[in-house]
Amino acid sequence: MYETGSVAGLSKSAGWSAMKMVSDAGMEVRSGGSAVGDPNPCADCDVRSRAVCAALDNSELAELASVNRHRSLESGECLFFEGDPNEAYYVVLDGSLKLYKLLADGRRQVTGFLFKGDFLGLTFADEHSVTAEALEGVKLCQMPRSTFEMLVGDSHSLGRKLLQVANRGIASAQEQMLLLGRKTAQERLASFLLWLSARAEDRGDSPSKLYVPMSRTDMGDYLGLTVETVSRTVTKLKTSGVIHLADKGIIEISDLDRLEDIAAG
Amino acid sequence: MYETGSVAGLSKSAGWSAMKMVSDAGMEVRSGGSAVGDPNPCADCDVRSRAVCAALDNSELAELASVNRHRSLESGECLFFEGDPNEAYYVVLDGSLKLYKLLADGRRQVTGFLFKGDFLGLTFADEHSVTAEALEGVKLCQMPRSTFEMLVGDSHSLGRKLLQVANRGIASAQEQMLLLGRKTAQERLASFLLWLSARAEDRGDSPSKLYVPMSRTDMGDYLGLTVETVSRTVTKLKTSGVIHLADKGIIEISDLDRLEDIAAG
DNA sequence: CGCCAGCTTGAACGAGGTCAACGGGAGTGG
DNA sequence: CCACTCCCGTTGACCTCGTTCAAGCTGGCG
Repeated sequence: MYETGSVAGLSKSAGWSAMKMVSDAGMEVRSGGSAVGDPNPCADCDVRSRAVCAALDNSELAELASVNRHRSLESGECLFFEGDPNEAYYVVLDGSLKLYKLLADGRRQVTGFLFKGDFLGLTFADEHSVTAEALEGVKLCQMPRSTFEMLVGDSHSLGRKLLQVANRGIASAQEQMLLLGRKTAQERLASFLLWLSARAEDRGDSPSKLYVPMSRTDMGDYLGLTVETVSRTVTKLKTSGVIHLADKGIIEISDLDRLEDIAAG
Repeated sequence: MYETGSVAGLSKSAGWSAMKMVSDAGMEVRSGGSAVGDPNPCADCDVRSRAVCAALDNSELAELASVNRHRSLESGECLFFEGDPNEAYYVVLDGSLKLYKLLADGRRQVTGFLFKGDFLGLTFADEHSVTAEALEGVKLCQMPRSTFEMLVGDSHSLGRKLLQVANRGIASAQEQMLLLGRKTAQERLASFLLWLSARAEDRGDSPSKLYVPMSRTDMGDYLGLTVETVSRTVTKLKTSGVIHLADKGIIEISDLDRLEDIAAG
C-alpha cells in the first residue's frame, strides 16, 4: 500500500490520448512524448495536480522532465517483482495496477491497488517489497531513482509531500489490517466497495457507479478470502438489493446506507 | 505500524535509571531530566544512536533539547486515542507499547508494537489513526509537533530518516497483511516469534530467549486470532519442543530451524 | 483467605475453505 | 458461421480450522 496519495483515474484514457503521443509499441518514450523542444512538458501533465509532482516548482519540473520516461504495460505485465532492485519511481498516468506478495506455495496477498495519479516506489530501500502487475493497460511516468532522490533532497515541499503519501499509506494499511484481522466476509466486501466509492468521489467520478478493474480473484486476494466466497458475497449483496451488477467491470451501489451499515458490522 | 525504525529495548530500564532522573510522579520533566545547565542533553541520550534523532547534528539536537519533555506512562495507560488531535511526536526511551484500532462492537486489531528507540507519531496528519497504550511502564521523549516539523523542514537528513522509517513501516505492514490474509494460526504465531527474535538480535539481545511483554490477548489481537487459539498454538509449539516457556514473559526458541519451517508454511 | 485477571483446556459449532461441476463470453481456427 | 477452448464467475455439497461457550487452573494482591 504505497498509494492513496491521490487515488484517481479509472477513466479509460482521457488526457493521455489527447497528448497525441505515439505509443511506440509500448516502449519507453522520451519525456512524456511531448513535442520535441517543449520547454517544460511536465508542467502540462494532466495528472500533475493530483500526483506528488504537484509539490515541484517549474525549474524542478524541467529537471525532472529531462530524465523521466513514459512507459506502458499491457494487462498482466509486471512492472517489477518482489525482491527486484529498486531503480525507479513511478507515477500512474492511466490504468490501474495491483501490488502483491506471494508465499512459497502460491498463496497470494494483494496489498494495494494503484490508480491514475498514484505514486509508486515509495520504498527508499534497495529492494521492492511487493510485485507490481498491471490490471489493464497502464501508462506510467518513470523517474530514475538517483534524480528523484536528489530532487527530494533539494525540495522541502517534495519531501513533505512524500511523507504525507507515506503516512496515508500507513493509515490505510492499518485500516486494512483491521479488515483482514477482524472483519467478516460481508464486512470486508462492503468496506472494499466503500473504499472504491470514496476514491471515485475524490476524483469527481460518480461514487455510486463504480468502475472495478480487478477480477474476483484479485478482490479475494486483497480481502483475504477465496474467489468462491467473494462471488457468494457479491451475489448476496446483489440479491438483497444493496448493489447492482451492470456491465462487466461496473458495480452500482443501490443502497449506500445499508452498505455502510454492513461495513460497520 | 509506525515503528520498525530501530526496534530495540525491552531491557527493563538500563540507561534510564542511570540518568538519575527524578520521575516526578510520572509527569513531564524538562529536557530529559538532565542536570540543569547541561548544554546538550540530547547528545548524551542513550537511545539516540538507534532513534531518528541520530540524523540530527549538535545544533539541531540542542534546539530539540530546548523543547522536548520526558514522560512516563504506567502499564495500561494510553498516550493518545484514535481520533485525537496529533500534537506531538515521540521516541520510546524504555518499555513497550501497542497500537490498535477498535470496531464499534469492541473487536480490536493491534497494528503494531513499539519498543525502545522506536519513533511514534509518524502521522503528518492532524488525527491519530490508532490508539497507543503502554504494555508496561514506559518512558518517552515527547517533541512538540511544531518544533519537530520545523526541524524536518530544515534537516535533510532527518527528512530522509523519517522517509526510511515510514517505508520500513509500510513494508512491515505489507508483511502483516500477508500474515493476516493468508497464513494459518501456526504460521502466524511462528512468524510473530521470529519477528520478536529478529528485533532482539538487532539490538544485541539473545535472539533465542525472547522477552514478551504482551498478553495472549494482545498477541491474538495482533495476529487476528482469539486468545484461545493463541494459547492452544503456543501449547502445541511447546509440546512439540520448538519453544520453551520459562519465566512469565519469557519464551525461549529451542528449535529455530523448525520454527522457520513452520513460519514458511 | 477470597477475589480477580490471565492462561489453559475441552466440547460443539459455524463461517469460510475446498472440491467439483457448470455456464457464458472472448478468442481462435476450420 | 460454427466448433472448440480457455478463462472467469457462479453455485452446490461437504469439510475444516478456528471460534464460541464453558469450565477450571494459577498466581498476585487486597
